[in-house]
Amino acid sequence: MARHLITSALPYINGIKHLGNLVGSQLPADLYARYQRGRGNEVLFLCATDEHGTPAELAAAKTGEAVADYCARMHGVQAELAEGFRLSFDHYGRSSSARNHQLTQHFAGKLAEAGLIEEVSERQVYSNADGRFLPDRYIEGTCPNCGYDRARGDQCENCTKQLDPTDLIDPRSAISGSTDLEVRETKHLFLKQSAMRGQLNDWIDAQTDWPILTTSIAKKWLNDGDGLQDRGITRDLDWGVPVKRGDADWPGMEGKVFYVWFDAPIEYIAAAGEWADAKGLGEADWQRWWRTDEGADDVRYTQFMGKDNVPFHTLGFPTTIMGSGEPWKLVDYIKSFNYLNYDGGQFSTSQGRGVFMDQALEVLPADYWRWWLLSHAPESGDSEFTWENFQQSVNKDLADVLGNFASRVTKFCRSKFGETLPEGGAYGPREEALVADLTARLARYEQLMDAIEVRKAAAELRGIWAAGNEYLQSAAPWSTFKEDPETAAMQVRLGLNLVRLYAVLSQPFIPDAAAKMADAMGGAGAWPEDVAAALSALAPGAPFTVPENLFRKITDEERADWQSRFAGRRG
RNA sequence: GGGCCCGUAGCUCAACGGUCAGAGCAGACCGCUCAUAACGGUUUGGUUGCAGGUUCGAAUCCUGCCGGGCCUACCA
Repeated sequence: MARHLITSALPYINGIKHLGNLVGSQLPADLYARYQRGRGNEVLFLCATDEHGTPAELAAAKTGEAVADYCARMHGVQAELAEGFRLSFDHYGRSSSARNHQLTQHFAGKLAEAGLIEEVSERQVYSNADGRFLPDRYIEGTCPNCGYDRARGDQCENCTKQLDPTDLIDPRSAISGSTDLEVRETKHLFLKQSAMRGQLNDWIDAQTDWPILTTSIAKKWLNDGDGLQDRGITRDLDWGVPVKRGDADWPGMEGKVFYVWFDAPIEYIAAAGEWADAKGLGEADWQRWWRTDEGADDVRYTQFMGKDNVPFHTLGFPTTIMGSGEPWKLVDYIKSFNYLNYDGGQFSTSQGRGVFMDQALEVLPADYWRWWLLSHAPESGDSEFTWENFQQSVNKDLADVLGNFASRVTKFCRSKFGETLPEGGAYGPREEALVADLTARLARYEQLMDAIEVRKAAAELRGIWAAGNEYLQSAAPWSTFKEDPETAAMQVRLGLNLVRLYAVLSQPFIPDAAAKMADAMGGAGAWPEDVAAALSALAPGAPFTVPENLFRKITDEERADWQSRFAGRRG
């Protein structure tokens, strides 16, 4: 039995994520986790909220909560939405956990021992009124290049020129508007990624089957300009993991915390510890997933993320893992996604443009969203959500092709034979052909799911559903029944077994509908090893029920209504 | 400025050097009547962004141009 460690990029704690965020990491990760479990493999599927950093502090200040309280509350909100979308995490952790504090400090200590951490003094803008150092983007002023008066300290949004905060004319704090700013000297730790450049480069070069998106971004960072740059891993903030060298204090680093991009990936490991704690398991139980000296040798580790996260996962985190000199499990496959756009533009959190996770579930159940998002996952390029496309796909694929199939076959059987599988009849050439077709399709489906080709796998699954309709149409049990009820019984029995098979195969994409189909057929059973056997799993006499319609259709009125409701400014 | 990705039927996408460039949806026609007016079959539709080049052969490789998107290291 294979063992799969699967992680999704950590959603930032600040606010509710939109569908673009969902389809870029958590949803495909869940698809893969469900599939691997379905195949009978051992899976540990982890995710967590990423809770540190300036935006979290500011969001908490805005609501008047303490940062810790704000994060705890938002973690609850996000966990509930994850549940709503049926994301099957084995554990949904928090980067602010005690586990992560300890591990982050541990890694910093090991990296320091290995000579991979450097102390650097730098000059940063301090706001007296806010009582804090300001990240570049939180300083606003007039652009020296184009005169735009709301340029940010990192870049002018108007003329796109890259800036240094000290370039700005009349700089002010974007938080308070205060102009009482000064440049202060402050000391920070830098991770010497540059020292690992050769090793990282060899490692990336060896990954010939990774998505181009993943390797091209990694190579760009490795080779651009002067090559991979060292990066600061600490910040002058209150909220975060205090800078320590293992258990020991770090002289000169008092009052500073590690920066999110350093501590967030380490939470992938810490989340396994949190999982063990929550399950009442011991250290060995999570270490067998993460320590190659404790049994993780045979683990296959797959990460899912949007393209914006690729540099941290191909360079930063591997530097932490490799540089520690300890036998931690390194990622085997990085699946990255492009962005999902919304109706001709981008999803926008600030403008409330597009559909957010909470709103999506208010409008329709999870399966509708899961199916559309996964069958249109932005794998080869950015893709686009439109309500017309959503309505068409959902109505056709889910309601007509799959839902109606389950409906027609169960209702026909009930009316002609009652609510048990009828007896009699034997397979003919048509049934043999169906078995052969489904055998080939199943093999393709498995191959695509193994390769995490999400859209193609969805198309193949749809083909498997459609094969049921094709069979029924050509077998026509409603006609057969008139002269040859035994043959009709065989055809209907096969049809009902198809519903059961669909429950098993569809579960990774649409878990709720799959559960309904399984319930109606008295249970789903295991992943099919052999199609012919799977199609006779339900024997004559087995009871079944006619399920409620699996999917309803989206009307034109609803589509129009939602289209205007989500055009901007959420409310 | 630099880099990367993309541009294929009305729409969403496949094909990544080799039989007439495919599929789903939409459209048209036919069939079926078990079913959520659902299903099945047939079919219309493309000088593969443009212009050159390499090759026996190019959507696929190269060059240039046009158009769209992303990244560029202190947003995570």
